[in-house]
Amino acid sequence: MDIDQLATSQLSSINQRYTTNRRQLIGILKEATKPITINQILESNSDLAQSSVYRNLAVLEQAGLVVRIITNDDHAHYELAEHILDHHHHIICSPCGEILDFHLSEKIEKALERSLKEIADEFGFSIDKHRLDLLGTCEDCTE
Amino acid sequence: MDIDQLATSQLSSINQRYTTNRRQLIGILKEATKPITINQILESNSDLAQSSVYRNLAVLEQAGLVVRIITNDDHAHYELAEHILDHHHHIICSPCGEILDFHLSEKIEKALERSLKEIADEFGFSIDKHRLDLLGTCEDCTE
DNA sequence: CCTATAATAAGAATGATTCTCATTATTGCA
DNA sequence: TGCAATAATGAGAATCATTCTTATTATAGG
Repeated sequence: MDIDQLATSQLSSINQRYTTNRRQLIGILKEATKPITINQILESNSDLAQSSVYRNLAVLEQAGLVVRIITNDDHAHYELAEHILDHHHHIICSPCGEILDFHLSEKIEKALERSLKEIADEFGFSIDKHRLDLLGTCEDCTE
Repeated sequence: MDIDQLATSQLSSINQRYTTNRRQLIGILKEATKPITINQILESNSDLAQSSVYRNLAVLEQAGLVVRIITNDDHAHYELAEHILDHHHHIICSPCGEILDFHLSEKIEKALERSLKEIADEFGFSIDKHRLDLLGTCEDCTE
């Protein structure tokens, strides 16, 4: 399914429109091959007002189109939701804050999911999702 | 090894002292059976000055005695480092922000670590640690 | 082509965290 | 033990990402 159709449909299900601003945000996130910050979004398109970017990313997140990623870095990062990209995890460089996506082998991923399901049951939690981060230092920051 | 000895030694390795304030923080974190916020720390001991708590938790974190946990919640949570507790992960209730610890079976944990090691190598990252969070809703928040 | 409603954007407000600096405590040495 | 020299403390100010407010602009549907 086309991403714009998806966006229109998921937004309308929470009574929101797929406006030009929102379309631009989706476009920028699609271009980026990794999670990016609000500042990076503003730098890449000077038409967008900061307050609108914050508001619209929040709307897109509510619509389930975008995911906000929080790390120890000061700035939140955003990327497209997993049903648009695919299920993956993040490798984070602590010194520079950069975030990249990685995939676990299907075998490990499945085994992990089974374990997590059991654990959630033990705790009486209903699970929304899991996230796995690898924290370290990238090559550029090592030198 | 006794936790106070550990604290003294790890603090001194970064030229910091194990003061009364810091000892109290370690004590509070030891009492808590789960990660807690700065506000919870302040409520549990009104002697402590907010600015000192922030500063000292940062020092304890630098010394590797304490870990700061960031989620989508507004408030950071703190707990003792893994070499004091043990390696574990977090199950987070998105509505109320509560965080609890859980353990993966040794088998899955080892398999996961092997995978992550390979992935880090592919990306040219030197890995510090990994973290795995389970996000959902606790029983209390479901009703 | 109106009218009601939603979205936008500029800037103000919020609030967790960090910083400043004067005061207090501690350490190592004479 | 007493005295610097240095470190830690705490009160409040400053910072800064994010959220809120509100007047203006755009859009959808009759």
